[in-house]
Amino acid sequence: MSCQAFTSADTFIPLNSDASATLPLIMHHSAAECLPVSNHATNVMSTATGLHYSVPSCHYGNQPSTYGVMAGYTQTNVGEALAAVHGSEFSQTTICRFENLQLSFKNACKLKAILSKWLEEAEQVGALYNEKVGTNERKRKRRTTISIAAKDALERHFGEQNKPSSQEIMRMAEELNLEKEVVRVWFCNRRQREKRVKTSLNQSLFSISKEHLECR
Amino acid sequence: MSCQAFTSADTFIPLNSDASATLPLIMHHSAAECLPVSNHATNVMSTATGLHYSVPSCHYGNQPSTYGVMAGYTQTNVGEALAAVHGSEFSQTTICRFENLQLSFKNACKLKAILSKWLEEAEQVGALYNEKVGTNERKRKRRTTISIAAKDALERHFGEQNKPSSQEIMRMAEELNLEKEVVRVWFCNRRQREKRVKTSLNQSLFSISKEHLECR
DNA sequence: CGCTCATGTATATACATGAGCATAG
DNA sequence: TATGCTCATGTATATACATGAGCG
Repeated sequence: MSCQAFTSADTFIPLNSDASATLPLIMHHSAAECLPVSNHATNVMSTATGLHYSVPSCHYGNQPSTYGVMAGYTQTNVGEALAAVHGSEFSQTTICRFENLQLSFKNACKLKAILSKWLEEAEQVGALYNEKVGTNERKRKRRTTISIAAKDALERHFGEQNKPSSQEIMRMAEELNLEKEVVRVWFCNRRQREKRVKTSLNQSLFSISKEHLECR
Repeated sequence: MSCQAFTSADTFIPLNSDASATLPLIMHHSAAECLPVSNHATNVMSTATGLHYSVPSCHYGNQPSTYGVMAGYTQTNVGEALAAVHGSEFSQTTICRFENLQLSFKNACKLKAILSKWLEEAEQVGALYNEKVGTNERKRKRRTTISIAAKDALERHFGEQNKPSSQEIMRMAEELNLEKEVVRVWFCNRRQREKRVKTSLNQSLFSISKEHLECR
């Protein structure tokens, strides 16, 4: 698990060949589930036993990234939390780039190190995080990432039938390995978009002049 | 300047046929320039004389919107400012949708009314805004929107020459009616992206498991 | 229970900035 | 010294998934 793993890339120079040069992408763990819940959950993370990173094959590329995220944290959360081990925060954008490997190798290694450190100090960080976000936060469903392939399939189905029955939804959900609810909502959103386009204002418009404000 | 202007759209029902049903998209005014500057600029907006709305022809559609915005305010700014006349804020996303007409007709009318009201009460709002944002804000360049056509052209040029000389940049800038600096930066960003892709990690990756965190 | 509609949060993309370095002048 | 590059990373905007109120 060193930089060797990257041999097929041809132009970068591995800088440090220790473990921290490996570039994990997805963190599957369930810190998420327990994090934003209660006060006495403060140090759940110290009873740690289940974090690992993994990377889907063929991760990087032009496809919009479809991959998981630090489960249960939003990219924004992570960026903010990193201040604890780094001194200042990172933007959502930076975390997004990290997850999708849209960074130079060197840069990714640097961020990876910071992230690892953060995860190692999970107890405190977890605590801090809880303090901030904790307590009475209602739980929002994790945002599902629908793969391109699944989207294509949904789109095809939509073409034939834009208002599928509950059964049909169920079938698709199974077929595509998605939650039924996710499929249902996808169709709702899709219809909403459709309507916008048809209803629309799609024509060339006009202009009105109204009042005048002058700033000097 | 009433809903009649929308006649070619076929499915919606104009709700109110007064002026507020017109759907302005771009606000050209220079409140922006003076807004975030100094304390004594507090009521510049009351010397108002130059606000108007205008809409580029063929605005709506699938093309990523390329059109101006409330000049000088960010969409986020506007959304927040709207609280003053509406009671609560709107998200950046909502303002974005409004500008790009990605809303139902009815919804757009509603928002338009709120926006108009806000603009009419510009004095106070301006003051409030200044109070919050004002004073020592460094001025950031307004984000340029590069049209699809211009992007295509740039992309073509990039194919032939990814590091154009100052002269070449100048020429393109004129040709495309963009600031030279914008073109220069476009090339910098484009090269940066190129590099990321070539350097990359583009390969299939691996996974490591690391520590374990258990949350229950 | 599921729809529509307004609108939100989370994520992704596009343009911008600044530090640090190189090189022509 | 002025100009422009690269690199890390930011802010602004756009897109995708989610929510909740109101209705049948």
